[in-house]
Amino acid sequence: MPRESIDSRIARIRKGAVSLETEAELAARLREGRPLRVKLGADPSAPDLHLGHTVVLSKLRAFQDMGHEVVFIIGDFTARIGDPSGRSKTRPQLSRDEVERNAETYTAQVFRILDPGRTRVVSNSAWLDPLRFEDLIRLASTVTVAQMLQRDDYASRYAAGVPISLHEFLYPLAQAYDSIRIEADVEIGGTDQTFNLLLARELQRAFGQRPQVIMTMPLLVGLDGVEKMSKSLGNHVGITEPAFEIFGKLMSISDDLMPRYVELLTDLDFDDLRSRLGHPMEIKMALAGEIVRRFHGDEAARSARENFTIAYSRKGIPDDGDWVREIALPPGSHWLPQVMKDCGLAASTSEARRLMRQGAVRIDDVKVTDEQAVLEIGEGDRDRKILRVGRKKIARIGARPTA
RNA sequence: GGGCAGGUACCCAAGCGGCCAAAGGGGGCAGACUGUAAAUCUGCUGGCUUUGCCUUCGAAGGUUCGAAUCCUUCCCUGCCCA
Repeated sequence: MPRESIDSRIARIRKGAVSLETEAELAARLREGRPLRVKLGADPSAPDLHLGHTVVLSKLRAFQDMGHEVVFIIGDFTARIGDPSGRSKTRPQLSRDEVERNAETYTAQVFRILDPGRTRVVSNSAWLDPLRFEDLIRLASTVTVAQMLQRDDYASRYAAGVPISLHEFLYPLAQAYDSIRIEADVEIGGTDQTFNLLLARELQRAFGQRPQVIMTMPLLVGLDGVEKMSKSLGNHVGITEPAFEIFGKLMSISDDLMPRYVELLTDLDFDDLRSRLGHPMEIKMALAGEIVRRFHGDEAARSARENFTIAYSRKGIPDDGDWVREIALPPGSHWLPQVMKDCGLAASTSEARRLMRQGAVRIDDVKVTDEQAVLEIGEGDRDRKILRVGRKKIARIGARPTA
């Protein structure tokens, strides 16, 4: 790597970050000229990564590209505690089996962004399992209850009379202890991690270590434009989702959200896009295309855009298999609501009936509102029907070949 | 340990013997509008081939022709006091 000034490297590192504590400490460590140990802790309670996670991961990748090492800590132990960060409710505690399974898919997904060659993967149960009660007391004695209650999610829950379990106080301690064990140089997290990150600094000091440099990244707002992106709120875009799904979801964000998404999720420049493309829809398509490209490649990005236009702008039927689910039924008559339920186009026959009543259901582009409607499936492959529920769900129904 | 207040559908929250599948709001879904959207307006929002039936109001029992509503026990939560 060509020599780059410390200042310039710091500028690259802190791009997009909300805070960096402290820049002087970071400069000092960079000056040492060794690969820094950058900590990433992951709580494998929700194994699927979404775009929100990629904000921090991309930053870690940037560190790797500068020659630093990422220590990826699987919080297999802490997952069993349940992190309360940024939540008004306690996270469910997971069983060992669940955690193990989750950790596996999680790791696989993380390497879509991180460089495996510069990543060390460890599990924090390695040191937290054998910890003795005595050790725990020593850890706990370094923090006061008042300090704990500074943290917003504890404070607001406490004020609102929402229960806080004692074990939740142990979570930040465990996370901080991880930093001590791996002697982290740097830790990065979302702004919701600020408290935990700061606490790790204090504990490191108490244990005679140099406190880690910490950097926080903005939380990505979810598709609803209000809450932070999270799987449990259903406002997320998973990085393993099919291309058309990612594209479609991104197209559904409000215009106001676009600049932030462009900034946090791509290397594109929003102002540049705006001056080149003009129309908000074009900009959004560029954003959606870029993100699809990142996880599925150029071809998928092009196809997603094309099919999206066909399906929604022109209300046609896209060619791509992903966009249209293929359904095979035995020849004969089928009660439509039952078909919709069986094919996942409606959650129940009751819902299917409702959708029909509301004019959301079309067969071959003809609206069907009669709840008693019957779908006739003829023999052979000729007679295929297009069933459309709302605008997003499209299925092509044909006869199941008789075996 | 004592006192008090609570636990209602995805979330918040009304209901306090029948008119309750349960008000209202949020969220979600659909339709209209549009530039994909957002905003706005309208409708829907437990299940079941549905003028009816079945399951639901922390759990289990009980009273009653009839219970989310009354009684008993239990479980859970918050507040105050110790």
